[in-house]
Amino acid sequence: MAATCEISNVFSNYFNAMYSSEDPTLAPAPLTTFGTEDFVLTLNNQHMSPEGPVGCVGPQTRSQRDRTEPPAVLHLAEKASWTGERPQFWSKTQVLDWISYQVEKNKYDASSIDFSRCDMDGATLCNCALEELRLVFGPLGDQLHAQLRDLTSSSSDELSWIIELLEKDGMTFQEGLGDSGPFDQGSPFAQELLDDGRQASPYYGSSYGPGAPSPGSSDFSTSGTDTPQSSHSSDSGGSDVDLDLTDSKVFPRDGFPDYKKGEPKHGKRKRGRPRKLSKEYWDCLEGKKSKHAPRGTHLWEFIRDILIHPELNEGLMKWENRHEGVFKFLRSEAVAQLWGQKKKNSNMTYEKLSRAMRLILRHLMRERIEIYSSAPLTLGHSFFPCATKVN
DNA sequence: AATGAGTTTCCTGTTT
DNA sequence: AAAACAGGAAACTCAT
Repeated sequence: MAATCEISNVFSNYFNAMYSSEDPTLAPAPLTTFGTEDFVLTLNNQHMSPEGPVGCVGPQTRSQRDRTEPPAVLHLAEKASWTGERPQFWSKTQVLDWISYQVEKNKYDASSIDFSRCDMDGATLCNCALEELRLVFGPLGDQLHAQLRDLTSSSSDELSWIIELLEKDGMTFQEGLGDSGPFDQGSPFAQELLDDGRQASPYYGSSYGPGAPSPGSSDFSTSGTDTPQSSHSSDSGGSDVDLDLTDSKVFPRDGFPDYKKGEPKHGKRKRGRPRKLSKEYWDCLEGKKSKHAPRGTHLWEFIRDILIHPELNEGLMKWENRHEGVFKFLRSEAVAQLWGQKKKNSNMTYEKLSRAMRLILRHLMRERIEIYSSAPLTLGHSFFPCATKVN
């Protein structure tokens, strides 16, 4: 599926542009572990087998983890690979990085880009006429052409341009309340940031910290065991930030009778396999509606956005080894709660989230291996967005 | 209406 | 023994 590869490239290069200034290196054997706190997910593909994770995937033990070097903290301010050189001297990888950056920056639909035609170095790119760029990139071609012209014409402006770029990024980020900035529509943060101008989650900004939820924010704890609230949001009027604490964390998972198997409530059954024990009963009492997340919010996007905005999610996840594609759940249940919040599913747990991630990874490994083998491997290529089908 | 994608949920077996 | 983890299977929503 070519589009898949393209999207993968986009994320790969966006990740690289955002975080890395070095050439990507091939990674060692893949390792996935979706477990409890401190467990590590490694999504590398060099040795991925079509059979899935069996034999090449396994948990990283605490002792193994303890031996790892403390990961460097990565920030948005780190320069993209292409920022240090003139476009004429860009490598193919740098060209891809730059294109991916522009795609992201302009919120352009990458699925419409034929990335197979992007296999060119900087010199070739600079020789592309506007029409050619339009042909390959559509409306984005104009933007690329203008940017290229600026980059190539001002020899002395390079540094200032980089600074400007970084400032822009920073500004966009800070102005995220008005313009989603680095967050795309599918970002787990977009709506929260837009929502009434308040911190949507205690995990963001300065207000959150381990065990330190904001006094003014919707107050759910990492463990979800304290401060029960009656914010039983409905899909019709509630915001994403509403977190239903009548979930299994507050009320024991098996503490309530479930609706009878196959017995629909209000015509439609809830998403997913019916719960064996009925929380639905309580949902009925509380006037809850069915929960479903709007299309366009995928788990991989959610995870990606957490990872690429470390300044926002500090304490939730972090890169363990970016080049090897290893990231770490620092507060797994909190991530799950946030995901559940996004999907309006107060029953989300890390167990379920990790199951979904395993499925994504498996799907990825089964169907994308041929893509990986023909593409330069970087973290992003092994990052799991590729499981998404694009028209 | 049928189908596929992407989950969500439950469950069981394995590993730590 | 218990917790953590992996993965099968069924069921769901949404988009096409």
